Amino acid sequence: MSEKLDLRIVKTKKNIYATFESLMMKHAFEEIKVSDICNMAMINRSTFYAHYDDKYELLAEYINNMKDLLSKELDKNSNINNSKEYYLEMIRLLLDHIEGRRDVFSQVMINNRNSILMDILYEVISKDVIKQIKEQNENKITKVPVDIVSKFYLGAVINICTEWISSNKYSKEDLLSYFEVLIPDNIDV
Amino acid sequence: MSEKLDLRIVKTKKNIYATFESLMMKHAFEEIKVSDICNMAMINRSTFYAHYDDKYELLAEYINNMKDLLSKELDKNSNINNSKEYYLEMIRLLLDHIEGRRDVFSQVMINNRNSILMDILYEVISKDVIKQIKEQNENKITKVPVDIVSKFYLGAVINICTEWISSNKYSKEDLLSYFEVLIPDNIDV
DNA sequence: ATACATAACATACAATATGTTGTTTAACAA
DNA sequence: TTGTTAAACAACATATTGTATGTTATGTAT
Repeated sequence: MSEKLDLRIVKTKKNIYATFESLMMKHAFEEIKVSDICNMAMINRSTFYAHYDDKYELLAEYINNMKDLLSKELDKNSNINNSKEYYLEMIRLLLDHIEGRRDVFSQVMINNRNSILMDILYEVISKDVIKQIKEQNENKITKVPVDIVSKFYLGAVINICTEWISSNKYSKEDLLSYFEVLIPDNIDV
Repeated sequence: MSEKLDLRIVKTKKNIYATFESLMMKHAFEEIKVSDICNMAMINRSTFYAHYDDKYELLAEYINNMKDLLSKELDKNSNINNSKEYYLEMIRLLLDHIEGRRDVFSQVMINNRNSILMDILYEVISKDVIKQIKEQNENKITKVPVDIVSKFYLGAVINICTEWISSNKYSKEDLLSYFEVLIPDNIDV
């Protein structure tokens, strides 16, 4: 039972959010002013403040939505036993997701010097990766701590992805074949 | 022959820069106001604008200085023929550099969500790495493009370093032994 | 040591942005 | 239809920026 019965609230919140989304495609977050949002959404500035404390609250909502979207996408990864296959499938899902919203990713990335989207990708993926590595290495004596291994390959993959988003130099299949070579058969050192 | 003969200019510029540096240890760059710098440096705000167009010019100077410092440090890397040895030595120099200014690195990183220092590390190292990989792979047919390989390992190493800076969980020698395992004998795929 | 040039100071200004508050109008739910 | 309240309107105090002007003081060069 949602408490938001009043259609006026739903309508203007949607309006504010959609306007913010489209502004994020054109400007860096810090450049976006509350008054810009209000002018574009054609609402009074006081109306904005009735719904959000400030623009940072709006950004948090935006980031959470993007995380949820990607999260759902990655959940499609059937739990393959083989470690390498699992990672390659996850990367494929990640690339699919990015490709499906390429305009959003490239624009937001260009405007905000990578950081916002990097964080999103990193945070969403790391949960699954750490879980998988831990499962693979149960009861094994590892030379390198699990968190180091995961951060190593996470950094590697995310860095390639961000490059891919902005440059579009290689095809998705190319990239996957490179990962096939770069990722070792057993991530359990 | 520097044209800055007037000691007053040298003095106040140094004052402004030093104040900025110490503020960067306590606050995110975007939070730092020109008036904060001036109050702390005990100069008039108009004096600031006589030397800098805005705070972004000051940040650029700061970043360039950090890049130069690290750049000089990495130049000590004697040109070892073996690829892996070369990278491990570079990583050792990088970790030395970070360890020697741990307070700066950790504070600036915490305040600015990694991005500024990440960029510095990344940019300075990438030149050397790409050069080395290209040298190693002259006249070879590579399965994976050089820029992909370099971005893969660069992302990996930088990600571990940023984690190390903020957490301080492992010793420098530990980290080097992990890299010894994680970096393959030949980065020439 | 003095005169000149100018850096630094003091101050004011316009412009922009934020967040708050009080009043009125209009849309919604019952 | 009526009571409720969201949204518009408008004004306010505050903060910050960048510029401009005249004055003071401090280095530089003679």
